[in-house]
Amino acid sequence: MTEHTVPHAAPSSGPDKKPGRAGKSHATIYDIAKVAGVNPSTVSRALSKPGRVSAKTQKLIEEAAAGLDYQVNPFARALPTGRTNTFGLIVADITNPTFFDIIRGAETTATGRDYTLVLAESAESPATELTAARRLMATVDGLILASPRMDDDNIRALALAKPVVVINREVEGIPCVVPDVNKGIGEAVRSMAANGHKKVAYVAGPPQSWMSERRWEGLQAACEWSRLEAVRLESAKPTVDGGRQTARDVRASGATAVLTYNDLLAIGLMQELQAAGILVPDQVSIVGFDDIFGADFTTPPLTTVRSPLGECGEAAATRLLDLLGGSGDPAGTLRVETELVLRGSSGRIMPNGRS
Amino acid sequence: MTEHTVPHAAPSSGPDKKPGRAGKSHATIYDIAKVAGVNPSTVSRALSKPGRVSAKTQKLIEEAAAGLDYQVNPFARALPTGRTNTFGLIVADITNPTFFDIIRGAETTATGRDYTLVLAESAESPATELTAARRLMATVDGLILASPRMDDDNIRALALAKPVVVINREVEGIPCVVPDVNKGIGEAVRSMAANGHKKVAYVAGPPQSWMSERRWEGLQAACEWSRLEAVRLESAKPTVDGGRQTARDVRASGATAVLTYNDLLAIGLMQELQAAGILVPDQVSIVGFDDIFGADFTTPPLTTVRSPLGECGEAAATRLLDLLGGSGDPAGTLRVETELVLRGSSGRIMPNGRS
DNA sequence: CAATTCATGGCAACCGGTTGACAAATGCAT
DNA sequence: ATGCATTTGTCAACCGGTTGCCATGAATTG
Repeated sequence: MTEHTVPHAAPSSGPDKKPGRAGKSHATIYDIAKVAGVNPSTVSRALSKPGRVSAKTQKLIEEAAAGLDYQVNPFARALPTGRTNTFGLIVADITNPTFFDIIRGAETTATGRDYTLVLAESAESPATELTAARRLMATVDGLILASPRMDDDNIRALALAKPVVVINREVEGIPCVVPDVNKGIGEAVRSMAANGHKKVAYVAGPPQSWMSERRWEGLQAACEWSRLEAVRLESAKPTVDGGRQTARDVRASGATAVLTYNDLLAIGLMQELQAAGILVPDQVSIVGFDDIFGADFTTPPLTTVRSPLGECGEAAATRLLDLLGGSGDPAGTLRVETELVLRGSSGRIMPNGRS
Repeated sequence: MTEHTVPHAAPSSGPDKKPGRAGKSHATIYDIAKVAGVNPSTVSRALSKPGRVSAKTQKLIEEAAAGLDYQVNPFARALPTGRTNTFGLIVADITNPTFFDIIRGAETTATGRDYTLVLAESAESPATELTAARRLMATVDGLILASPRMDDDNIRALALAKPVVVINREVEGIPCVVPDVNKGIGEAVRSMAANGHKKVAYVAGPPQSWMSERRWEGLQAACEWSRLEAVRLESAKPTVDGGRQTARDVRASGATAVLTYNDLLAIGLMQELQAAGILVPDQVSIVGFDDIFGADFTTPPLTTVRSPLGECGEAAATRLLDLLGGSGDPAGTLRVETELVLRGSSGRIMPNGRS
């Protein structure tokens, strides 16, 4: 066998223009096979099935591969196997900072385990979400749905094709990662009780939000335990604006402490109350939910029940990857702890205004 | 319909039916061909090359495809063609809210044009960034780099393989999308001058940030025009914490107005100054940069030079997709306008404190 | 009516790895 | 040296579309 150099290995020369496609002509396992003097299939085995070939051949092939700067073609690999080393993440709303941390957690875990993350958004619409999910399904090994808006049945249908992990919602038969709101809400309510509050309002989130209901239930339970009265108010949208609009209802309710479905609502509510001359926390205590980015930018900084969202993203990705690797529960819910983050927007009630 | 559990992750050695079958057996063009009574290649043409087959056959095939709920296999398509209908976006730091609008803009544009977005992060490291870029290159049609930290040369090298668009930096020979800071900074400085300020401090960003230098230059130019004095201060990190740490230098500088490299620095600086009893904006005016999410949560809400980041993401994606489609400039910079968003953190100077 | 386009569909060779089946080579005990 | 089990490498058939080339028949033209 002659020591023949590969015609392509001349990076120093001028514009290596090949007729036809864009100038990428990567080495293939066939090139390696030729250099190493073995069959392409042996190369394939050496590179993917450790132990299937002798140590000697293994080394030979690895050197040839390194010399040619070989990289597998992911599509060629995906075609027969169906595996892509990629998973999808669908979030309800990219604009919503709640998902920032989830995305970050998932992305970090993905790259750490040599996976690639593909991102899609549902714009809060069940239909768009389903479309996006279907589209992604074709190209990924698995899917994470963060706060999905589609039916349980649709989720289960998707899960028949490939592993699916759900964040922020519990779906029977599907692996889920859900913040356990009870601890955090319990701490919040005890703190309210200790500060002399008697009546707590809950500003709810979107009606289709599973989480919003859990939070309301958690508040009711905690209030019963602490012998406080709980009232429920609705919001139009779970945004800063939506929060502003609830200010009237909050005042009308007579509650002196408010727990909101999320931080955005809390921030909007606080802004509107302050604009109306109401002191926070002297006259009304406000507690948000999630501890999103920016929750401590406000004056006073927002007290909030922290959901470890980054951790949720990480945990969901880890679970998915375990599932793909063959280990891990095919169902069941993983609960992560929530905790109260005490800042300035909650405190002792001062009925007469400033102390 | 029976309640049948799906043997999801059971890769052990069960009664495996078909090898490689990932759980769902999708229809292929061969199935369609059989149903429609034509050759697979005709199906392929009917589905991708409009006009290549007769209207009659076209219809026949489309009906068969619809009946079988056919979806192309992206890998099978990508293998011979190299096209994936996917592009990559690499951001310097997923934690940084600056990038969220960019991500959102790119994602929206992508799905709107039937592309899929894959996301990666460089963690502010040039090396990680390069690795991520190389990895992505194999699976995408093109790449968007938002605030890249790697060399110009590396960027150009990547661009040889596939189209690359850069956001927030100008690289010779590469298509770029860059906010034009001059208009926004000009407005900010004129406003400062009108409010009686004489000396303006610039709190710079990371040394390797191309943008930070542009902003400093813009400030110098505007100050010269308005006959104000400009001084430059450094920051350790472009974060809220970094902003807090610059407070001492700001006070020592004697400047009454401050422009910061980004909003996070501005927010940190404001928090620290207020904690020291300094009134904003009565004693010091603060102007941030970017108008990130949460910039209006502060008290007073932050005045800032808005970079239309979502627009940048959109524009970059649009440019990339045009490039992939064959149209569009292969190089040249697209400038998007910045503007001053006047909120409460800047205003007339009151040397004696409160009016 | 013959000659020449032109539109249409079929054939088959790819793209680059993976993998079951099998043969050759090796090891080991007899 | 023979027989048998075990490695190790090869062959060839995929995976599912794409596309250059060719044959066919219809349409156009002289």
